[in-house]
Amino acid sequence: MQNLINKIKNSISLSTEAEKYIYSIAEEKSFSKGEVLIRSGQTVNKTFFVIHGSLRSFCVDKEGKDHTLQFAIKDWWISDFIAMYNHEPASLTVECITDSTVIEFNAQKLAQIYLQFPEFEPFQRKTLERHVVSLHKRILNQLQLAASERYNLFLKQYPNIEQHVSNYHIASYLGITQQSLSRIRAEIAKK
Amino acid sequence: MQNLINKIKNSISLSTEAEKYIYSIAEEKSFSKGEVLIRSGQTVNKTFFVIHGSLRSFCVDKEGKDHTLQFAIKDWWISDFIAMYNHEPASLTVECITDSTVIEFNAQKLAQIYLQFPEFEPFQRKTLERHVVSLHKRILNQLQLAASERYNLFLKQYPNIEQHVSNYHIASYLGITQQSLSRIRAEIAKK
DNA sequence: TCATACTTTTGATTGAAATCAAAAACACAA
DNA sequence: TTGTGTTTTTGATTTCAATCAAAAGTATGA
Repeated sequence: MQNLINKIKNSISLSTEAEKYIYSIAEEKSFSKGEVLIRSGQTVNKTFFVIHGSLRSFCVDKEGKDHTLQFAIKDWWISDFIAMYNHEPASLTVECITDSTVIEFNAQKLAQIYLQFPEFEPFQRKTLERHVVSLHKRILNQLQLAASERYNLFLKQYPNIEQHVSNYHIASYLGITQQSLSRIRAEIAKK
Repeated sequence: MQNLINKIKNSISLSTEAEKYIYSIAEEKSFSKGEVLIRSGQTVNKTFFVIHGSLRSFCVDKEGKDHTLQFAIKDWWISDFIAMYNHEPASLTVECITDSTVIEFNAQKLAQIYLQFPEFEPFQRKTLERHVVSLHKRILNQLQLAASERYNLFLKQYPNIEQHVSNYHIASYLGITQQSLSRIRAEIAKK
């Protein structure tokens, strides 16, 4: 929890009242590997800040294959942002890849923070700007890089995640099959 | 210009002073087809709101092929947001696909608007939230849909753009070659 | 009108990744 | 330790899209 407060304080000055408000709407929770925090189809009124562990959000296509939109590790936010921002039912599932501890925020209460404590606006704006940047980069990488290059970049961006995340989760993030990823890894190991 | 003001007023209440400030930092400009508004490598201190016409942002890969990140038509914003938000040189090029009129904003002056007129924060936050949503959807579509399905969706999302935008621009947005897109179109026409 | 440049289509072939299938490796609990 | 389930690897084959190449179609200006 202190992690998040520090993160906010790095960006804006936080009044005691605002800090208290955050504590009042936040709830630290622990989940086991495989547990689902947001289920596709349900109303989304939660967003999570990761304390430790790893999670992912994914959708399931018409053939039943799943596609990972996002991984989240320490200090990242995760939710179904499509559903949350659009006020529609979840199209994604959010699940724990490993045992995890997160801070759960009620989305409605979090949205009210901007009315009560407008000093949060610049913090959230910067968070959203960074989010947009990372998504733009992801799209550009998907358009211009071969699967093996995308994998190498992934390893650089998430240097520790490989130990916890299985092959097919990474494959479903990169947009390839687990078999293809296995061959890419074999190719890299050969060198 | 009135378009943008109305758009803002739909979201927040705009004081006369704030409206004046917007006018003071905005500059309406017209460009011809093919003209470049932001050039890769240069510092990005501009962002554009489209009045009419169509533009795109794209990157050029190591083989010289280009990849379209975004199209922009009436009422859309376009820039190199990676460069703008990260304060780094442009990795993208922004060019006119057709003759266009845009409102040009100086990025630094636009950033100051939040200090002088904090009422803009919720407007910008909502704009960024919508941007995140559309990018998430784009990534999910890229992961789970076949090229032909992505093309059909593109036509729904940009119903009028086809008249102005060439085949290979659309292909470079969808992540396929112009030849493949041509075959997809032939396949659709057959039905 | 023709000439030129640009854009799209079509054809033949190649290549990368998907699919189908099975074996091997690994993890973990009884 | 063995057995079961999960995950990864490997092999054979298919499929979709890329590439190379050329033709056809379209637009524009001299």
